[in-house]
Order: sequence, then structure tokens, then C-alpha cells
Amino acid sequence: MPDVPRVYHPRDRDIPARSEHAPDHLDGLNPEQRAGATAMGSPLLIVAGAGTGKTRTLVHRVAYLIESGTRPERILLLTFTRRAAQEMLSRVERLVGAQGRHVQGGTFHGTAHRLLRTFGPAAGLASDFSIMDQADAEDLMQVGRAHSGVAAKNKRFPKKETLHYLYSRHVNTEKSLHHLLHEEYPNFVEYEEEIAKIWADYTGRKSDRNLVDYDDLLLFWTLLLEQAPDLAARISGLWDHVLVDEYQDTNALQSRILRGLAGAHGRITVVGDDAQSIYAFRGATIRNILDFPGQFPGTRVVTLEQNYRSTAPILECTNTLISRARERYTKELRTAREGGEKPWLVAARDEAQQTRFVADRILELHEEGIPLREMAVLFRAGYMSADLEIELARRKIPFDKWGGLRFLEAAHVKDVLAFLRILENPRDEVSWYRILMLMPGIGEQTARAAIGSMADMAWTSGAFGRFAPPPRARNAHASLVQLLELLRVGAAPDDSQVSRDIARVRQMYDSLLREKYDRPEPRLADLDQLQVIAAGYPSRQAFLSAIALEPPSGTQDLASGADEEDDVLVLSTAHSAKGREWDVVFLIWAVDGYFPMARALGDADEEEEERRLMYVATTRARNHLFVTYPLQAYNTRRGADYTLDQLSRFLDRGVRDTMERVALGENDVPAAELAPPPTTVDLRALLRGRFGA
DNA sequence: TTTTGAAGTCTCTCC
DNA sequence: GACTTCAAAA
Repeated sequence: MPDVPRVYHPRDRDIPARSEHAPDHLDGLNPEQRAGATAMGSPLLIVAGAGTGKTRTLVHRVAYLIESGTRPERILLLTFTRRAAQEMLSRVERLVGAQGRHVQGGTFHGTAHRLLRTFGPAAGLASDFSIMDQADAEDLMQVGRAHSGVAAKNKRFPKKETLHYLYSRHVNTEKSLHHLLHEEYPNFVEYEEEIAKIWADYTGRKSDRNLVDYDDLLLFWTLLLEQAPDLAARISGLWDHVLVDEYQDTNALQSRILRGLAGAHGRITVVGDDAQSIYAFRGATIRNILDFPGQFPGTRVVTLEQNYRSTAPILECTNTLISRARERYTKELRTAREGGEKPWLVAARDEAQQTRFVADRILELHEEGIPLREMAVLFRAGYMSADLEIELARRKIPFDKWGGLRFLEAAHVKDVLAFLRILENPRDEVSWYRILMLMPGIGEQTARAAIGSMADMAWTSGAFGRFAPPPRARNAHASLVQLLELLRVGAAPDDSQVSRDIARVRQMYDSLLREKYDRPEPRLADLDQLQVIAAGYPSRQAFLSAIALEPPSGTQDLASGADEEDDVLVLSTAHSAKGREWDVVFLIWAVDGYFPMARALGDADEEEEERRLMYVATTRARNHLFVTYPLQAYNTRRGADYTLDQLSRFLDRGVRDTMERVALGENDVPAAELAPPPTTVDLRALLRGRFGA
């Protein structure tokens, strides 16, 4: 998708790609963008505001490098998501032709993964390691937590999620445990020693089980570059140019990786916007942008301030919103897109009315000729779209939901994957435990005994078969042994039938699923989809690594396959919307407590990040922006309902003045729904009468 | 002793 | 809806 609205500028593909000294494709760039695309001879920092053609500049830079004689495979393009990488590569391809396809690219983690498979064995890392996702890592942390015994003695001991969170922050921010505890968990300061022990246990277990977590991917990459000069030379010698997108969202470790890769030759370009830094929770720090010129001497800085995306009224609103930020380094954005309507600030009575407004408006705009794929509904957290999803389904409006890792986090998907994992890595005790606990008659004790017994037998393939289960688990044991034998039969080294393995697992697992849930159908459908995805991978290892590193963005996404062509509305978390743009953007739940989220309040830095996040969300809009908030926001999920009836604090008077305020009428809601009249009917009494109770 | 079901608790963002 | 905790059942 071009950053420049189609009606005003020719699309990239309409411009013939010619390799002269000054390629024609650069004609479509403004002077700053052009400088960003062509500056050579020094490290380059491009500070680019929202909608200023940052991606466009980066794409043209890659094209320019290729046209200047750099071989495509000698260019490394690090992006935040796989989607962003693919989009850029396909745009490069349009500019320079098929050779653009050979540009190396992906996420930091994905690139680390490829490097470690190649260079890890030379540094003592077995090449067939398995990648753990966050939940796996937490589960493994739990093993050590239980083992230590402290958790049982102390009720207030940190949960496995917290232990893992602290560990991950330690690795990514390079802050000590002591420091982190005092800063974020003063109530756990007394457990510093115990936590350190559990971390050591965790590290040992990963090593024993040949497991690698997300943080290890970055850490091992860093260590190879810093501690193994011979390998470092090989790795940094792979690429002549390194380009990094979304630099504001990288962390201290990633900065070290870049210094290792390009510190010597300085052929590095980073692009970022401090106003859009929204991943501090993952250890990202805008210090990376601010300190870049110091770390890469001779850095040239190019600033992009001309916004091509949004209309003037929308930009006025978003500029005001971000002007409240405590710290800012980039200047205000300008736009040439005069005219257009002000953003709407829509007060709905409650969630139902908010939902109705969004659905109605989408249909109206669609009838006016705006395709669904040019519209998006954004929100702070994944669960906030639940009501809207039901309504959209009811009205048969197709949508993709981005963000959240729901699909792969679902218990039934993880269950099936656990089988594949133990085939791939028989020492994966977390997966063994998960599988064993599924079986009727096997509980915690039996599962642990079985795992212990297998460990004693050095995890040989028949180890589980030789485990002697207690009587009540005999049936379960027998059927599991049978299934595992069946799965191993076809497990030739070149086995490409991952989806066949899943089918075999399901012969047993589906019946367990049917017993466990009253409505198993959607879960069974998820497993069907899992099989479809699996069929696209050449090997089990490739499949398992890919889903850990590049989780499918949503279930709809998978069901429809190639979705780019379909006319489908997008629902997305604000985080997942970064880097994208739409003609029409709805931001729902602009309520204090939801956006910003309640738990971010009380910490000034977190609150600032929430503000930037709202800035990211609102700057996705090209022509129409609707911000909605229900006046009554019940939290009905729990008994103790509380009401959040305050408009988001970020939409202060000054911001509201840039918006068109709209109050939805009551007329579309039957009055009875608002305040039910009292009645003398006693429902309980009627029921008792009917059943004679 | 071990498993299982019921009741109670809390729910963010992502590689 | 998923996870933990606690008590009853096998």
C-alpha cells in the first residue's frame, strides 16, 4: 500500500524501473525522502513522523542500493513483523524487478533463528534445538519454581509469568534482577536469591532439553558477534548494508547486535519515530534512536515531516494529541491534504450502541463506495472487540482480526502441537506433561512419575512404553503408546507430512475434545485450520519454528488463505495496526481505564506510552476518523461490576476542540431497555410453581 | 494417595 | 475463559 494516497500520486508500479545514474523512480520523492533514499558514505538515521513516507523511503533506498550495484542478497532488511518485511520486499520487486526478491529480511528473532541453525553448532549449540514460545517458557519456569519448594512455603512468591517476565526484562534491558525488583516489584525484593536460583535452574533445563527461548535467540546472536571473533566476521560479512525499520521499538540487545553487524563499516540505516514508541513493555527504549549518532560516529540525520497520509483536520487532531507528550523530539507534521471532515468524537450510551454505530457506519461508507479493506476498527486490547465481532458476524460483514496470539494460545491447539513437539524433541518435558495430563486417569503424580522414568531411560524412543503405569492409568497409557508408535512409523527424516501427523493425533484427541466441551465445533475447526497451515511446510521442524516466530495473525486470516485480494474489514489492536493505514479508522473504547488501560495509570512512563499508542492508532486514518466511547462501560465479566464513565484523559479539551462532537440519540433503543419498569411478577416463584419445588 | 470437579480469581500490548 | 485452590470421590 503506498504511503501516498493513490489519487494524488502515481503508484510505484506505474513508474518504469530504469537503472540510470539517477533512477526515475526517485522523481516521486520529496527532497528529504530523496536524501534518505540516496545518502551514502555514513551511517544514516531517518527520523520519520507518522505517514511521512518512511516505508516508501526505505523501499526506494533498497532499490537505489541494488541499482548502484549492491547484490540484493547482500542487503539485510530488519523489520518488526513478517508482514512488514513481505510488503517492503514486494514493493522493492516492483521497482527493480525479480532480483528484489533476493533481499534478505525478516524480524530480528527470525533472522537470529536462521543464523543460529547455521552458526550455532560451531559454538556448542545443537542445531536441532526447539524454539519455545512465551507460554512454553513460562511452563518451564514453573518446573523450576515447583522444584525449588519456595513457592509452596510462601503464598506471596512470584508466579511463573512474573518470574519469566523478570527474566526476559533482565535479558532485554540488561538491568540486574536486584534493580528490576526494586523498580517494579518491591514486594518481591526479599526473594531475590530464590529467583536467581530458579533462573539458574531454568537456564540449566533449557540446556539439558535443547530448548531456546525468544530471548536466547537475540542473546546468542549478540554473544556470537561479541565473543567469537571468527564467527562474528563470518556473520557480519554476510551483508554489505543493514537497514532497520521501526527502530524506536528495538531494545538494548538489538542495538548491540547492530553494532556487531555494522559497527565496523557503518553501512547501516535505521528509521524510526520516537512519538510511536509503544513497546517499552518488551524492553524497547527510545534511547536507541537518541544514542544512535553517538554509537555510530559520523551519522547523518534526515528528518521527514511532510505527512502525505491524513487530511488536515485529522492531522490537527493527532498533532494536538501528541503535543501533550512529556518528551518529544520530532517536530509537528505538515500536510498538503487540505479539506476533509473533522474527526468525530462519538458518545454512545453503552457498548451495544457503540457497536451499532460502528456497524451502521461501516455499511453506509461501504455503500458510498469505500471497500471494506479500506476500513479498520482499532482498540486497546483484543477482547474489546468481542461484542462487535458478534454483531459483524450477524450482519454478515467479513472481517480479519489482527493481533493477539489467540489461535496458537488456545488450549486445544497447544495440545495438538505438544504431540508434534515430543516427536521432534523427545526430551521436551513441558510437552510431555501437557499430553499426559490430558489422559483420563493420569494426574500430576502419574505424569511426573512417567517423565522421571523416561529421563532415567535417557529419553529413548520406547521409554514411555516401558513405563509401568498405576492400574487406573493403564488404558490411557496403552492408547498413548499405540498413538506414538503410529506417529513414529512414518517419521522418516525427510517426512513432509506434518498435517498427516496432526490427523493421526486427532484420531485420539478429537474424542477427548468432544467430551471436554459442550460446543467442540469451533475448536475442531481450529484444528482443521492447523492442518491446512501445516500442509504448507516442508518439515515438522520448519513448521514448529515458524509458528513460534511468525504466528498467524488471526484465524480468519488462515481460513481465507490469500486474503489480500478479498474485501475484508480489519479489526486490530492498536499495536498490530502500527505501520498500516486505512481510508477510514474507528477507534472504539476511548474510555479512561480502557485506553489508557487502568493498570498503566500510576506510572508516568507507562501512561506516556499509552498516549503514544493512541497517537499511533489515530494516525492510521487517511480521510475519516471516528473515536467512540460508551458513557456506561460496565465490566460485566465479573460479579463486582464497576463503571468507567470517563472519556479517555488523552482527549482533553484542546483535543476535543479539533473534533466534531456527536451524541447518539436514544431513539434507536427501546425505552424499556433503558429502565425496566418494576413488576410484581416473581420469576423464581413461577419456576418453583412449575416444578413443584 | 491421587484424580477430578466445583468454586473463586483476574484478564494488555508481541517476538 | 483460563487458571488456581480446595474439597470430595475413587
